Amino acid sequence: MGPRPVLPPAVLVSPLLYEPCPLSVMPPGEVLGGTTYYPPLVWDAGLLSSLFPAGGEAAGGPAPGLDLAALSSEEDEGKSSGPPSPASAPAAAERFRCAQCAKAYSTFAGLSKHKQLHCDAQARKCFSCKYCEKEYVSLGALKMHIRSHTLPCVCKMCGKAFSRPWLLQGHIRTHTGEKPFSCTHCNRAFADRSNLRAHLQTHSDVKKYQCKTCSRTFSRMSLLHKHEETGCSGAR
DNA sequence: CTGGGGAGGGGGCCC
DNA sequence: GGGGCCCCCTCCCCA
Repeated sequence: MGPRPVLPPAVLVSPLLYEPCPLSVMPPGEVLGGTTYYPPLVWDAGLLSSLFPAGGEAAGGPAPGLDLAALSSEEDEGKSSGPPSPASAPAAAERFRCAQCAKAYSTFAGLSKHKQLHCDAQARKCFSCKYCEKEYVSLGALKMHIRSHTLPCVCKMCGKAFSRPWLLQGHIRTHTGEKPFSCTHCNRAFADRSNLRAHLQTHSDVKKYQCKTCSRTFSRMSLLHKHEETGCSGAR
């Protein structure tokens, strides 16, 4: 990004001076084409093999060579504190086994719910962006991300484009000079809530970000990082 | 060099 | 599912 344009601080403009965000901000054809999101593109052999490295057991069978005893003790959720006895673990209860963590269920529904809640986080990350390498667990998240490429919200004053309406709203304030967020300590006002929050740190004796070496605190993570990068002397 | 303000981006949550 | 909002973070610039 180039240098930001320097604008007069208190120019009052109508809210109608910027382009309202179109309801449908997704480019219909090219970007959201059927080949963009649909599983056939995403669920390729590479992904499947990465998700189910042992291969072939996705339908429920135990992975060959998998140490089930070692794995099952890990994600027990406290339901079996002791070693399983043959009587308490009938073969029927292990008919459906999670390919990710090897936890066994007596019904397919039980396995499905488990996978949905715990073990398919990676598997559900299956919506790929056409413009970059990012992947998302839901179409909604992907659509939101694609906005950062298409930038559908355009400022009518300067033509700058933003991914989301509220980002544009914040930008409009740089034209209007509106600063709705006030500091209760010094009455200084800010256009952005995050910047007010950062400012509030300056009123605090103990800042939020602390150096582990010298225990000095900083109002911002970036300041702490700078402090650490330039070499903490270890003394306050 | 440090601290702070301004501006903007991305993910997640809630309605 | 989509939009609004919040939170966290980063980068740039300046005193």
